Amino acid sequence: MLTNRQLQILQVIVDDFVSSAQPVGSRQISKKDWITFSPATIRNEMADLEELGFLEKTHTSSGRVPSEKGYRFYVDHLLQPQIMSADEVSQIQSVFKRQIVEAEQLIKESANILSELTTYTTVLLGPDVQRHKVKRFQIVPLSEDSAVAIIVTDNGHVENRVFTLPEGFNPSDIEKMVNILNDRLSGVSLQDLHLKLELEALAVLRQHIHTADAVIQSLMQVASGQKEGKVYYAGKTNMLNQPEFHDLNKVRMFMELMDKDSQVQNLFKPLDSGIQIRIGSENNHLAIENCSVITASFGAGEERGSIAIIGPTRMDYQRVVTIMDLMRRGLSNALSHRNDSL
Amino acid sequence: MLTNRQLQILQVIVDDFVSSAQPVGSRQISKKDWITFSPATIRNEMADLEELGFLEKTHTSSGRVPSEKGYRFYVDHLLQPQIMSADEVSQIQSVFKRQIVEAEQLIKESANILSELTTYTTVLLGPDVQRHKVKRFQIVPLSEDSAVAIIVTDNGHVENRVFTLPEGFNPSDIEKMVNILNDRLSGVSLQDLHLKLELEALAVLRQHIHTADAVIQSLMQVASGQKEGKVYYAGKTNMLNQPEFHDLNKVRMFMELMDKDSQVQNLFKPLDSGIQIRIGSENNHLAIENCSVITASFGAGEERGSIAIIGPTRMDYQRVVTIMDLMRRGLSNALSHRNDSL
DNA sequence: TGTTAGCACTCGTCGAATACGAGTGCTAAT
DNA sequence: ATTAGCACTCGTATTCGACGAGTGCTAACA
Repeated sequence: MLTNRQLQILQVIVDDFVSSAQPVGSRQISKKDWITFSPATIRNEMADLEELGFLEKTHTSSGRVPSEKGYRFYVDHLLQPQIMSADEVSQIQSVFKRQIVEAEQLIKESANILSELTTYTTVLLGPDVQRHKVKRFQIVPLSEDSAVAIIVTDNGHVENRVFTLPEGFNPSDIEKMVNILNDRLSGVSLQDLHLKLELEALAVLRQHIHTADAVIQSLMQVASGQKEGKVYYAGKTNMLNQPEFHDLNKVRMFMELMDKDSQVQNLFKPLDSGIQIRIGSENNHLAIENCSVITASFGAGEERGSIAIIGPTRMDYQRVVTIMDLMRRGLSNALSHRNDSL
Repeated sequence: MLTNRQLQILQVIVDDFVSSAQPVGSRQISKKDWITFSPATIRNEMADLEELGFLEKTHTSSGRVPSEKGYRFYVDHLLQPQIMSADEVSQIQSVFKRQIVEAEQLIKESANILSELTTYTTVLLGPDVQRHKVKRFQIVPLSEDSAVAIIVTDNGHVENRVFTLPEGFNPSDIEKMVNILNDRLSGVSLQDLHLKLELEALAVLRQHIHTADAVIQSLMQVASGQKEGKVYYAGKTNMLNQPEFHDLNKVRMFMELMDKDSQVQNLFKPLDSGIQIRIGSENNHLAIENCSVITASFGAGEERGSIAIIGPTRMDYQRVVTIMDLMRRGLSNALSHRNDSL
C-alpha cells in the first residue's frame, strides 16, 4: 500500500506531467506550497515509487514520468471531479438547447464540441442499426429491369439498395410481394431479417410469385447493408498538436487507423455502459500504444450510441471525464425526448 | 522559344527530380547516354533556363529544381504518353470485370486502386445528386407524431428524413397527400423541387389537407438534404510518405483540408471534361501550395462524377495521366452499362 | 529513525569549429 | 560554340566542450 506522501507525490507528478509534457523533478515538486517536505525526501520516495512500477525515467538522470501503471493507479484512485467554467458548461449545453433538427446533426455537433473543448480526437459511434426493427418494406421500380428496395426501421432509419429485376419478372407482382413482406416481417429486427426472409417469406412468396428467389436475394443484401452503426469523427488532426506525435511514423499509423471505420469501431466500443478508460497498451493496438481512450455510452432504451475520446496517455483525465459525463447525459436526454433516427 | 538542347535538359531535370526528389546537377545530366554535350555546356544552359524562370536553385550552389513555370511547360509540351506494365493495366481492369453490385462500391474500389497505383491521394466526387429527378415520394408514419419522408430519384438514389407531424394531423391524410405529390412532382429535379413544392404543390395541398404547410416545410428539407455529391477518399496518408511532407505543419494543413468535404469539392472539381492539371499555386490554397492536382471527369449523360489525384508538384505527371485516362474510360463504360445509383 | 543538506556524477541539449563533398560560375584554351 | 580547369559557395555531418537540470548517495541533524 502506498503511503499518503507517496500518493501526494504521484498525484503531483501526473498532474504536472499532463500539463507540461516535461519529466518532473524533485525540486519542481517541492515548490508546490502544499508540499511540506524537501526535495531530498521526494527523491527517496520517487525512487521507491519507481521500484514499485508507478514511475519511469526517460534517462538515468532526469525527472520522473508516470508509467502506464502509474496512470492506471491515478485514474483508479486519484481522480477528483473537476469544476468546469460556466462558459464551458454552457458551450456544451448550447447544442442541446437548440431545436434538434435531426439526430445525426446533433451527434456531429456534439463530436465537434467535444474535440474543441478537450483538444483531443473524438469518435462517436452511432446506434447499432442491426437492432432496429422493420417498420415498412417498399420497392420502387426504376426501369424495365431495375428497382430500388427500401427498408424503413421503427426509428426512422432507411436502408436502400438498387437491384436488378430477374428476367420475366412481372411488374404488377411488386405490390403483391411488398404486401406479403410487410404482413410477415414487420417488427423483425434487421439482424434477424436475413434468416426470416429465407425461412418464412421465401416459401410464401414462391407460391405467389414466379421469380421470388432472385428478389429475396436482393432484399437480403439490403438488410445486411450496414453491418454496423455509423462512425463520426472530429478533431482528427488535434493529435498532431500533441508533442508525442512529433514523429511522422506515429502520425501515419494513427491516421491510417482513423481511416478504417471497422477497426475504429472495434477499438473504441465501450464494454459496459459506464465511463471507461483504457491506457496505452491496454488498447491492444500499435498505432495507439501511447494513447488513452475514454469511452462512455449514451442513449435511451435500445437506441444507444457511444462516445470515445482519444488522446495521448499523458492526457487530462479529470477534465475529459467530467466533460464526457456532461455530454453523455445531455445526449441521452436529447435522444429520449425525441426518438429520431440516426 | 527554347532551343532543342534546352528542351532536352528541362525534360531530364524534371524527370530526374520527380523520381529522386534531389536537385539535379550538370554532371548527373551529362551521364545520360543520349546527352552528348558536357557538364559545362549544361551549366550554361541551366543558367539561361533559370533566367527564363523554368528552373530554380535551392541554394547558391546546388543542383537545379523545376519551378512552377518549369512544371507547367513540362506538362504542356513535354508530356509523352507512357507505356504501362500489363500487370498494372490488368489491375485497373479487374475492378470493371467483376460483376458490379453497386455503383458506390465500384467507385470506392476505383479510388483505392488509383491511390495504390500512384502512391498519391485520390478523391472521387460522386455525381451531383441535385440533378436527379424525383421518381417517387413516400411517407411512412413512425409514431403518433413523427414520420419519415422518402424521396426516390430516377437513378435509384434515396433521400430521407424524419420529421415531426404537425398537431392535429390526420394520419389518413398521408396517402392522399403522397398521391398528390407523386402526381404533380414526378420528374422534377431535386434542385427545382424546393421551388415547385412551394409554388405548385402547396396550393393544391392546402385545399385538401388541413396542416399542409408544416409538412411541406419538412419535405423541402429532405430535398435539400444532400447539397452536393458524395466524396470518396483513398490514400490520404500516402502524402505522408512524400519527402515534401516531412514538415508537421504541412501535414496538419493537408489533413485538415481533407477533412472538409465542401472545400475539397470546390478545390478538386474539374472545370471541363478533359484531363486537367493544376500546379502548386494554381490551386489557390495554402495547404496544397506545393501540390499538383490532376482531375478528370467520367460518366455517361447526366450521371457524371470526377476523379482527382493529389500529389506533390514533384509528381509523376506522365504516369498519373495515363492511369487516369484508363480509369476514367473504365468508369464511364461501367456506369453507362448499368445505370445504378450512387 | 525519519528527514534534509551537500556534493559528485550522469546525461541530454546547444553552439562553435571543422572537414567534406557536391555543384556552380567564370576564365581561358580548343 | 564548346569544354576543361579551378576557385568558391553552401549544406551536412561530426566532434568537442560548456551548461544545466536532475539524480543518488553520504553524512549530519532533530
